[in-house]
Amino acid sequence: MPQTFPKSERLCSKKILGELFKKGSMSVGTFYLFPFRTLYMHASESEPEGKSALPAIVITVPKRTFKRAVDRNLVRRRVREAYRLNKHLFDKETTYPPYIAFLYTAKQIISFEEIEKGMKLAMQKVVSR
RNA sequence: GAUACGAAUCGGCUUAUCGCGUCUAAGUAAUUGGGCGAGGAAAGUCCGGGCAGCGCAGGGCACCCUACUUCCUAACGGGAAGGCGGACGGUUGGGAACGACCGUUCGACAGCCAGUGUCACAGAAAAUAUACCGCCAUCUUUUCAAUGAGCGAAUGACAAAAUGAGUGAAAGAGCGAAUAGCUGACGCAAGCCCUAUUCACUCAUUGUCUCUUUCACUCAUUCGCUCAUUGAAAAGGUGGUAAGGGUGAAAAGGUGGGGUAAGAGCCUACCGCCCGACGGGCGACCGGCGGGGCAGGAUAAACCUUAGGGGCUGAAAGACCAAAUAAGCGUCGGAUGUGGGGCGGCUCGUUUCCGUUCCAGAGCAAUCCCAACCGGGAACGAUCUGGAUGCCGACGCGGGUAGGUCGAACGAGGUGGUCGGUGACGACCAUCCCAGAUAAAUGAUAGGCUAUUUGAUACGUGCUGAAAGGCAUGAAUUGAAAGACAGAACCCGGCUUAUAGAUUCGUAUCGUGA
Repeated sequence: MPQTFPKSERLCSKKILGELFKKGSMSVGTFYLFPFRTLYMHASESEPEGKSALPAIVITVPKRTFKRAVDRNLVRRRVREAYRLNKHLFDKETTYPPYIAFLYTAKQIISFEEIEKGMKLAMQKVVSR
């Protein structure tokens, strides 16, 4: 599996984002695993679940905890690299939701190694559901 | 050389792997190759402009902004050069007041003699200058001191263990004294006396003697009262003053001299100030000359006045393309029926039966009108014809959502050079293309190099020490750490704020060497 991260794997649609973050939605599942709170949403019945496409993800770093844009950029880039390098966990045999959101909830900037460890655990947990 | 301050510049370089955004080339496509990819502040969003939409006859008011001059600029609240003023430092003139020159630095630096307002605390007084204190002159009163005069009073003219050491008069007493006191008094009391003792230099003393008391006189001293003069003090009145009042952010020109009863630009010299014309400068302003004894507290970041400027909203502006779905509009086609529901009629009642959208035209019975014989006219309804609405389907249309394209990356552009200008800056020439995302790229991992900082190792030099060692310094090897402030979002010119470290220049201080 290539370690690319093209635009099709990034969740950009405002509509889906609004649905994903809407509280009380039936199709949205959530769990917390340091340092992420993960949201995932299964595809609706109308459109068939394409097994070939990889999920579209979104990464958020709150402005409340990191006031400066430099810090937010650094954290987001580290999280994205951790996802990109461990994307092989979503292979053909496993099932996974098409839309995933990773919310960075730690209060400090943590190193890439720790972020990668947490990302692996979070992805395994998503697959198991 | 170090430190401080100010100004300016820089704000690491690089390799590999895996990725991201964009441009470009090849390819039907998947994909592959190549180029480029954060900053001096990208930040704050404080000014100004471009650009865009909306609004808009012209003028005024209101509101907001700006405020020494000239220039630069697309524009600015930005910048440059200059003027003036303040602070600090240095040199210098002067007795002082106050200047002159140089350097650094700061200044929202138009106008409080257009008007209105405000001025805490302190202070005599905060704007009308003069109330108060004070100073001076004069008058009145009081007190005190000195001198003189008068009056009055007191005391004294001694002391004396008798007198001799004022006078006179009257009366009385005396002719050494003491060593004994107590009591309201009577009285009591070491019994009394002599001697003795002590005091007294001596002598004289029954006299023109001495003492006491009283009176008069004289003298002296003291006190009191009255008057006069002089001086001082206090209070009050009148007048003259504005020098002084030490407080304050700010006090009605300053300093020296003269002058005066005391003072005062009252006079004078210098400084400052005001006015006038003249000269210089584009101008702010400056210069000397002449005149005036001098008027005007501060505050406009108080209202306000003067001059100049300003339409509003911001790229989430704005322009364009455009699925799906629903409603809308247009055209065409179909059905205008059956069934059901509701309502009305018929009916005792009902599951039976009849009728039931709108418009136009034709048509006419009952009915009404004219006429009163025929006839003509009006008109509801049944009936017929046509149309519309409504229903279904197809196609199309405009608006417009998701989404997409443009705006939007060649520009008041960068670099270098020449020329003009004191400078900001401008002109010309050459050369370069240098981020362009849109839930938003510029990253992750593993190394290397250099600068700097720091640690270790052994070595050299200097100082110290007996030595071990310590301190300073130099170059070498090696280990660690590029770490500050901070992330483009339509673009540009500024301002402000943040910033580890490095470099250059200027000023000041200190040290060292020649």
